[in-house]
Amino acid sequence: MARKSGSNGEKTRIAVEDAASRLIARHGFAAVSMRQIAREVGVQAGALYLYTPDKQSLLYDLMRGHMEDLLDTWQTTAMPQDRPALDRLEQFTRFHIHYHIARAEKVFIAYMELRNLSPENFAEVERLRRSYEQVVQDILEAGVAEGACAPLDTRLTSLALIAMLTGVSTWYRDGGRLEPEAIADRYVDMTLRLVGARVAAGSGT
Amino acid sequence: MARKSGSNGEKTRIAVEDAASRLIARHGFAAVSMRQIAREVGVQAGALYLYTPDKQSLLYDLMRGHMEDLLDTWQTTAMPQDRPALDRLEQFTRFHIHYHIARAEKVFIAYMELRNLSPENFAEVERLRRSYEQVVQDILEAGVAEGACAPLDTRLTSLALIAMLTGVSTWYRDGGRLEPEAIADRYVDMTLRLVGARVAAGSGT
DNA sequence: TTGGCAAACGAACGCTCGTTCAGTTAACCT
DNA sequence: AGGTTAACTGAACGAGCGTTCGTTTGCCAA
Repeated sequence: MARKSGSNGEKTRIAVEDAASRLIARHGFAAVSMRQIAREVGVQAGALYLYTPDKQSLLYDLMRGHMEDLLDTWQTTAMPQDRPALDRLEQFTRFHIHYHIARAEKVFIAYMELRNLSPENFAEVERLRRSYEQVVQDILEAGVAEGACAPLDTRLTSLALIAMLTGVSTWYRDGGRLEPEAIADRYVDMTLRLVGARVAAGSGT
Repeated sequence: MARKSGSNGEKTRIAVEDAASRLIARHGFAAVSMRQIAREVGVQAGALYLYTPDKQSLLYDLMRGHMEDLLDTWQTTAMPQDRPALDRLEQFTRFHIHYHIARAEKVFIAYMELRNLSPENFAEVERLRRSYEQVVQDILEAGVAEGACAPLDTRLTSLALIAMLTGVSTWYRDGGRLEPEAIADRYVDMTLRLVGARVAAGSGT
């Protein structure tokens, strides 16, 4: 056997990315072998090298792709910057929660596997991560300037906020107690309170 | 060479634990080999098996030890349960931040390496983790009952709170912009606002 | 001074790892 | 129909893996 019947490069490329994503999310990058990924795709290990120059690039492409997706999606979704900061913050919160629930695997990898990137690759992913953090910080600075929220250490608060929101990906499971929409509602309440916004909300137990 | 001059079992045991902790925190459990750990200790790989039955146990002992330490330290520190919930919450926040700053390595491992535990070992560590989460949930339930904070989804809020607080271990570095005490102050403010406590605080930029 | 034990060596075991490559087959193009 | 290329195999490479074990050395008690 050599080439498979009905084989198609693009299909395999996607299958490789999916398998890698799934396995790395489950077991961790270092614990997953190229042979495991190949088996999941239904192919020999050597064939993977038609789609990636090496294992490291597989991880890097996954993480960079995720971060770029995240930033792009936000930038085409976000309301104009002249809108009230608290509205923007609420929109960001809903966006972040929904995005992180929908792509839990990639998000998980992006947070767990930074250590396994080569220094150059780490630098680039880190750059993207910082610009995502900057999105939140900008909103918070606007909020403080408007007097819509408490006087904040905007850098620290943005980090705390993102950590809080991203935490959802560590415990969310499909079919759990709460639907994504209900989860987002509760996180919006917490977010607005966290930044000291005047709001009468509260989703009881 | 065989036995080293001045060698002592207890010293080596601690050196092994330290080296493992440092290397695993930096590179991840699966990416660290027994030979690397041995080199760091200044010993041959085989000698490690005088101190651990296998690599998996090395990780498990590290994580279980950390979680037990964390729970024990809290339980001997915590104020009585009949004190006001918001006071208890503030104390918990300060405790958590300081503990996580002081033992960043172990904390990091405890969050990152759950996947690399065998199923039985995972179950035990998970049990300890849940009982730590329960500490927060109990405080929040008391707070709601007292009317000291907003009506909360106490389970979700406790998870969000812990995620927010634990996030400090991903960015804190010695000699950074803020001293641990200042960081704790700011997290206390955020925590109290997050749960909807009536408080006039706010540490500005 | 010698026997026994604790601590560590160093070589080896069988595997698996990431990666390469010559060969083979299916699909596509003319 | 025939030639080219894209897709993949299967075997091999050297290196490193976790772990075991017989041996060696330092230390202490008798």
